[in-house]
Amino acid sequence: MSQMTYTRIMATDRDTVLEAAVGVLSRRPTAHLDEIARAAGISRATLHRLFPGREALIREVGLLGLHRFAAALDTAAVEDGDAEAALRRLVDAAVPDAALCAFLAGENQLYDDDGVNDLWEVQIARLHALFLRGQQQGVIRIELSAAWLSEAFFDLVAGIGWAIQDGRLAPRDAAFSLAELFLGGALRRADAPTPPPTAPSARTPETDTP
Amino acid sequence: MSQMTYTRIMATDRDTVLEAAVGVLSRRPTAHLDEIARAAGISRATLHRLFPGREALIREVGLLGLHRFAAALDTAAVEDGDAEAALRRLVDAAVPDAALCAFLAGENQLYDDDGVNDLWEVQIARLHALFLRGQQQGVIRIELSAAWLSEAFFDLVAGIGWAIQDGRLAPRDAAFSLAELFLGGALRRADAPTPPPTAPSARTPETDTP
DNA sequence: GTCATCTGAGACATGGATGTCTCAAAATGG
DNA sequence: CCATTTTGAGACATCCATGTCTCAGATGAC
Repeated sequence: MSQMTYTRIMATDRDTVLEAAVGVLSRRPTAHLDEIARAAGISRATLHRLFPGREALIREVGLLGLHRFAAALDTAAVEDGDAEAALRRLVDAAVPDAALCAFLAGENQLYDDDGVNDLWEVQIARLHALFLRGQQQGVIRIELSAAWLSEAFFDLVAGIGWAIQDGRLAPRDAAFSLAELFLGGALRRADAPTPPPTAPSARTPETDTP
Repeated sequence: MSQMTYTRIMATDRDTVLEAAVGVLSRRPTAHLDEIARAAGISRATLHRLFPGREALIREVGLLGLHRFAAALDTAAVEDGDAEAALRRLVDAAVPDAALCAFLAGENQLYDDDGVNDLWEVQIARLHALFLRGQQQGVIRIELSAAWLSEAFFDLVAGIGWAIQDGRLAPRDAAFSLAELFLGGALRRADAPTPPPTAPSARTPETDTP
């Protein structure tokens, strides 16, 4: 009966600890467990009671990050409506969890776990689909591959996370800075006419402005 | 007498090993020395003869990366002439060493070494100055801080490095993808008139398009 | 061919982080 | 107030990467 109560308490404890762990691990992926425990305000013994080992802890941090990013994609409803508007919603939804994304970016090939990797693939596929749709809608530039746009978007979100953590970027400016920079590069220019739909050469010499 | 010969031979060996080490470390910063040695085609014993320990190896990889990036800044002559042209030259010069930058991006706060950190600060300052100059020339958007642009540029170069290493991006497309995406977001739009030079608010509501 | 040098493979010691345990103190719940 | 549970501190044991050493074979100079 009280089982559920304990479970709930432990769940919140685990999340609190994971949040603290992210703060340390996103910067120093090799931080000792002592450090993580201290950052979480608990002892190393309790940390071991919550997570059976370092590997499990890292795994759960990764899962938390992926779930948060998935939730951001859900919140932004990235599969609905205009791609540009969806992207702007996604920026706002993802920036608060930028630190998690920073951790994922640094660690994402470090997982042997299928659960983590599969979840990762799903989210990246959703991003990819968003950019593809935007290209089909004529909103996103087609000279840049959707794969590269997905990757670059995630890299910039991670960069936002790092910059905020190190105090190089004000959290207030984060969403604006990300949206303006990335969308400026990814959106089709309004003044540029529709390029020939056939043979979209990867080398459009659009840069020459004599 | 033959001292110089040996020194020269060892120098090239060291660079070869460092190149191989980058390939491993940029992806898995915690890779064992065995792995690095195997990737370099030498034994762990020889690796220890070339570098007195892991710390020294990591340090030298970092220094190599910073020297390469500094050389790219030199090659691009980033302090000369039009900022946009300088940026385009920098993209071409930096992309071949993107893997090194990827390593630096993941590891750059991990150094206690003053020599490494100072060199890092210098290069970032040069990038920062380039963006500042571009903003004064009216070429680079002023709504985005030069600090953020510097950071984002480096993050994207690192992203290029990771993507190439994992085969997600063709090396041929790297410079184009980076230049188009980043410059698209960083350059002042040709059609946008000069914003009021006084009180450059960081919240230009340019995004609203009713 | 002979010599000096470099290299690779392995054994071995070491250090430090991790994992496990116990027990007293604190917190919680009735 | 008492019983139960959780927590923290510390003492270990263990594991593994690192660092060091030796020695036989390979490489290269002369």
